[in-house]
Amino acid sequence: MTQEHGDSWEARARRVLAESGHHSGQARQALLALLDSQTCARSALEIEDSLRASRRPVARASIYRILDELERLRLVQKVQVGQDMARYEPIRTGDGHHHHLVCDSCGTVMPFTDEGLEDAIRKLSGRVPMQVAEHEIVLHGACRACAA
Amino acid sequence: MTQEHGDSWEARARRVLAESGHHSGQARQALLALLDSQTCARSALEIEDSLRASRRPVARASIYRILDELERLRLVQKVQVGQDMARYEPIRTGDGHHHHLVCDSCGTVMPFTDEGLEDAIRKLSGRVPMQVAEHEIVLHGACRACAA
DNA sequence: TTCGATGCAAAGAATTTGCACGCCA
DNA sequence: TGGCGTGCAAATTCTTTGCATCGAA
Repeated sequence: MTQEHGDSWEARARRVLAESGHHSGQARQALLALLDSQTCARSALEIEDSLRASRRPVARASIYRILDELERLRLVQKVQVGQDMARYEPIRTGDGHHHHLVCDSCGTVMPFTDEGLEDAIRKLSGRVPMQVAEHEIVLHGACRACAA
Repeated sequence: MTQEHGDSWEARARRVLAESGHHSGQARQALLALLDSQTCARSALEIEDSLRASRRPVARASIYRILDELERLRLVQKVQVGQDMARYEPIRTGDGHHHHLVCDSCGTVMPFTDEGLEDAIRKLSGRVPMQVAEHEIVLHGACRACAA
């Protein structure tokens, strides 16, 4: 998921972490690489499985701790899509901003983008009693396979 | 939270439940009354506290079971606002459709409405690969008190 | 009188915390 | 070498389930 212009998300994440005075551990490197390769939100447990299977096993507690720190540094966004567990995805600078469709029948999560929606959010952000930093939109329903 | 026209949400809920072949227990009556008096999403644990304090104590398991059944009947919507636990709110027929602002600093949850947003969602619902039933929008940021 | 509704307690699942050791700067 | 980074296991917190009893139709 390297971007056309500028650094990859992973490179930027490493830089931000270093500038924040963090050392560079192997668990976090593996996690950064995995996150950058994802196209949509993953749960901590899914991430644990992926890391155990393909790259380097990382302890569950470390995964939660690293994700938490990345969230604080605004490198990942925690999204509450689906009914149960939290999911995480990289915050990419250029493209890549999207929202989520959730099938309430089979649990599938799909990304989608919509400029009209972003416009509407920009416009209303000024008139709500809050300084808006992030937004999260989830459409629930039945995916094509389940609706058929 | 009685509506101008037609039944209150509570009355409608009782009717739907009866028509679904449910008996009418005291725990559920108390829960329906409490839900109808709320203006925004509450967590199961908050609901438990409110019921214990003011009306009739209801067992936590019953609260989860009742909320689950109400959700299946489309009488309440489960929303994943905030960082941790699920919240529930009545689905009202007329007005009352709103979304949520969440202060990431103090955890406050506030409702807001925006017609532009609803328009955008109606428009895009036709072109995504899903039959959209519900939508959920959460704006994160700093509330006025915390931003100051 | 029958079957759903409810309470209580135990079980489950996701996430967090405590602590000792390992590794990077 | 000092302190962050990590793993392991225990602890927390939210939610679900099992089972016996109560109550509404």
